[in-house]
Amino acid sequence: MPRTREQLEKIKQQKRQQILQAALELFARQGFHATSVEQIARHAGISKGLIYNYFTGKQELLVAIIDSIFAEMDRAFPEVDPQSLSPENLENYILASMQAFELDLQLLRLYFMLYMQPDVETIIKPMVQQYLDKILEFLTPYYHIRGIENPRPIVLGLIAALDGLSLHYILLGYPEFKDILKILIKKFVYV
Amino acid sequence: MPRTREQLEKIKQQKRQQILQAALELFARQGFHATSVEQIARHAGISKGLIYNYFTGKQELLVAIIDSIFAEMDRAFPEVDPQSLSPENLENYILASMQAFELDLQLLRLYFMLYMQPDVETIIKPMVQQYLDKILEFLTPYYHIRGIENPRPIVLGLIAALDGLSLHYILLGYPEFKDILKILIKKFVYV
Amino acid sequence: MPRTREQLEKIKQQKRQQILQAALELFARQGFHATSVEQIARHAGISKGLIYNYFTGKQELLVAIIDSIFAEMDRAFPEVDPQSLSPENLENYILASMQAFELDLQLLRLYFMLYMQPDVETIIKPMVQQYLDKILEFLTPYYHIRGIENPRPIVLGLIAALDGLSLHYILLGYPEFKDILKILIKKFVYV
Amino acid sequence: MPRTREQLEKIKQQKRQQILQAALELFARQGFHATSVEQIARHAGISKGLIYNYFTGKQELLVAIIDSIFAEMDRAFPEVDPQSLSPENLENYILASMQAFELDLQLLRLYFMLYMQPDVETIIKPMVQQYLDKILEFLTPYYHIRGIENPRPIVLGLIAALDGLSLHYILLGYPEFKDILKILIKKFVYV
DNA sequence: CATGAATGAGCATTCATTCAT
DNA sequence: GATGAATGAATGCTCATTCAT
Repeated sequence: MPRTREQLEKIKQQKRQQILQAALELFARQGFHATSVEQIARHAGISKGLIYNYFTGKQELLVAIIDSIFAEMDRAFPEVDPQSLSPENLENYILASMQAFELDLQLLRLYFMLYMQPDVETIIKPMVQQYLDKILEFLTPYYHIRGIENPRPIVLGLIAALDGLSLHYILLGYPEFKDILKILIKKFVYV
Repeated sequence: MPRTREQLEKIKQQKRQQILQAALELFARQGFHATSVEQIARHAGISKGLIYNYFTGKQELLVAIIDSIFAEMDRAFPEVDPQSLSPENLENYILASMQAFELDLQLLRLYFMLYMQPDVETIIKPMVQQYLDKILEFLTPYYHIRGIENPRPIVLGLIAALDGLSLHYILLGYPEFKDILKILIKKFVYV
Repeated sequence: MPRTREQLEKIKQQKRQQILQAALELFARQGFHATSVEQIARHAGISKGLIYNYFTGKQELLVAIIDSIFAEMDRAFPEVDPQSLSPENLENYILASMQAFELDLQLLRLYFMLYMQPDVETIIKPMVQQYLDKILEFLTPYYHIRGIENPRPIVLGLIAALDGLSLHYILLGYPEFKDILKILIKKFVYV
Repeated sequence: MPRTREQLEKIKQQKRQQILQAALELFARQGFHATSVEQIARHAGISKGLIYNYFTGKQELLVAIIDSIFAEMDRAFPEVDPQSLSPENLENYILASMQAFELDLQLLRLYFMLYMQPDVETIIKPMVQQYLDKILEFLTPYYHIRGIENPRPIVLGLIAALDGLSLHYILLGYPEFKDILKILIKKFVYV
């Protein structure tokens, strides 16, 4: 007697996640090219061939991970009305999103790794651009209301600083992370 | 007439540079793994085998490039006495070093690429750390003199912001680069 | 109410035919190696695993098809007494058997395909030989009666010509099929 | 000191032939799909990788063989003026070309094999068509001069008969080959 | 009976590296 | 020094077959 549709669907989703998690870990630790499908399978505790029941190939595995990274980023986005964003709101949002990454270091690491991988550029570039636009749209009113005529470079500067901080954090893991973050917030939020 | 020892040495150095330049360009454009030794040889206008007369392998080629990146960075370092560094000096230094990268986009691109490549981490991490320390040592007095007790996070924040800006510039190539840089300078230099 | 043994047997036979038909179509269209069991299952509207309830494997599927091809050939054989075979009888038999193939192009195609497949040679060779012998036995009297002492090469020549015609028809699909057939009949039947 | 261009060219041509010969033998014996690149390499006495220095892949190996088959066929073509073709000329040409194949059974075998391989059809079909046209153009005058108004189906019938004969010869290897050929010649040449 | 998730051997292809010339 | 033919290990991927449900 074959399994019911729901049982199958559940198994499929679980296994999909299992594979994605294994791939994420290895990609983050060793890089995309240096990770073989065989390794991913072993790390996920399944056979090589099974991966191809769930993904069309190694490439798609990567795309699925990138998707989940941006889905994660979207989830972290605040649900406040941009017009009524207070400095405290903004500070909290920044702290929260940076902390989210601090918890999910692997994801962050992979994010930056993919950032620089030329083959992935065409996939990731538009997604980054889109996310950037979203943040710009959200933060522009904040500075506008506070009398700044052209807030665009300020917002971009803030995001650049936060990204740079994350980057250093991943590579060097320095302990002053929080202090630096506070300074960036003081300089960019409380204008 | 056989060439003198110096001539031979010079020719050897030139060929070395020729290979390194070819490798740099391809690594920056396609990534390390996606670039084959064959391609490097063709791009350098020599045979595949000859590369192994100058370097022990593809890996060493990469290490040599990393070395040259940091040598380049060191060359860009200002020769001013840190104690007497004026805001204008600092601004100029920042502008100059960022401009240097703007000119050598490839190098910058590769720098960040390597930053994230796990296989290279052990090589590049101490070099980055060392360079960071050098900048810290150089800039700490600047803020100290201006009455800031703990300048470390500020300096680290500045470097992070500049690195983040570069990163975005490479990936997204946005036109506001100069404006953002000005804002960062205003916020971090003229305290 | 449980089905009777016969009903069950009938269903089983139907499913068998369903699988064979699907395999035949795909083998003829794509070749044996280029057709996957998965494809056959999908094309037959059943699951992959079920095929193994009816056949021991892909190979046996092929053998079963070959069997059915020759069974088909036998069915097409005329039921006339060889001794009293008239030229008109022979002409009609040739026309009928060629037309049968014209209708079942797939079968013919597969037949020739298998003809040339080295892995199947040992299976198909004796069957072809046996069929050839049957035709020889049937046609030899025809020529004998008409005063030809050694009819064997004539019969073999006729069969060769008909097989060659079929082969060209499959590959090139030329429109003169009927005309050529008429000429062959004129040359070989009305001696 | 590197080898001269001529030395290299000679080595290359020899090795190319060596690989092609090995591939031809195995394809003819086992079929295209059932032959692995590894096997070809072993059979040619070289490493697997080297094959890819000479051919872009297994597919191209096949195409190169098909090309050589048709080159061979072209070489066998008589250099007589079609208008002055005598029955003896034609008989000799037929005998010669069939004998050529008798000597190169492998080639013939592969030819028919490819004939039926659906994946190769698009490659081989136009080549067969072209060769057929060439023969048609050559033989049409022969029958025309002898008072036959529409020689096309006769020529096609002859070629079909010869192809069919070859086909049977390969598969069954019967000893009456020569006798059958004589009968075909009697029926088609001496009209 | 029937399903489809799971396996693992097998395959074409790539590529860093070696070495005879 | 310089060349490029040659090697062989590694890799992504396919697919016939098995088996728990």
